[in-house]
Amino acid sequence: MLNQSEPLDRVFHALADPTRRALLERLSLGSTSVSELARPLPMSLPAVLQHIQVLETAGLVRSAKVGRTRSCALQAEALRQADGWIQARRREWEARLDRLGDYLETLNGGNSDGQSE
Amino acid sequence: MLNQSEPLDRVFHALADPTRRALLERLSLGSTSVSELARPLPMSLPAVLQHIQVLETAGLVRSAKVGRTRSCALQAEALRQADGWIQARRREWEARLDRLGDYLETLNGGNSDGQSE
DNA sequence: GGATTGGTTAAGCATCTGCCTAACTATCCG
DNA sequence: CGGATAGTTAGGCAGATGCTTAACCAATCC
Repeated sequence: MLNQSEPLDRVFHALADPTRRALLERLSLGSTSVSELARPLPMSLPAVLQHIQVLETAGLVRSAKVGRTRSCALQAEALRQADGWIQARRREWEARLDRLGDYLETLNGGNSDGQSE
Repeated sequence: MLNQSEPLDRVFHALADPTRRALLERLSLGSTSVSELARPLPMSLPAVLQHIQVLETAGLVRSAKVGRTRSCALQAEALRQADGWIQARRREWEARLDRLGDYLETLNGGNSDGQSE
C-alpha cells in the first residue's frame, strides 16, 4: 500500500509493531508521560515519539500537553473497530469450519463447489 | 522493526493491508483458488501470490496444491491470537476507563500518581 | 505433441518504516 | 538569570514492502 488511508489499516499497522504494543500495554496500566514511556525501551526518545504519533494517528492513544510534559492515555474506540473486524471474520469462518466439508473440499481441489450456500 | 519475528507481529502486519483483508473476507465465504482470488483485484497475479504468502506465513491461511491449482483456505488459529491480545487490552483499559479518575488524571498531567493499584 | 491455463520465480523499482544524531524550543528549578 | 528537564523538529540512512514485467514450469485440453 502506498499510504494507509483507511482506519483499519492504520490500527492494524500500529498494532503490528512490538514496541507499540508494549506502549499500549504500559498505558493500559495508566496514563503517563512520554519520557516515562520511553524509559524501559532500548531506543531514543524521538523514536518513541514517532511510535506514539503512529498510535495517536491510529486513534489508539490520545495525548495532551500539560506544562512541559505530554501525558498519553489510551483510547478504546479504535480497538473496538479492529476487534469488530476480527469478530466478524471469526464468526463467519468458524461457523464454516464447523461444517466438516470445507477441509475435505480444500484437500480435494477447493473451489469446485466451494460456496455451497 | 527489522524483521517481524513474533507471531503477533506477523498477524497484525498481515491484517494491516486492505488487499489482504479482502482476501480473508473472500476466503471466509469458502476455500478457493489463487486465480479466483486474484480475479476481482486490480493487480497482477504475482502480487496476489505475495499477499497470500504473507497471510500464510502469518498462519491466517493454509494452502495446498491439487493438480495445477492451489487451493487456499482460512485458518482460524492465528486470528484467535490477535483476538486474544486485543481482548486482554480491552479488558484492562476499559475497566480502567470506568474508574472516572483516569480521564481527569490525564487532563491534569498524567503520571502524577497514575497507577493507583 | 503443442497450445492453453494456472501458478511460480526472479529482478527491479518507488516508496515507506524505524531508527539515529544533532539542533532547537519550552518549561521549571534555585 | 542560568542550568536542567521534557519534548520536538529535521535530516539522513539501511532495510522492508508492494508492486511490476518477463521468463519459466507444470498440468490439461484437443
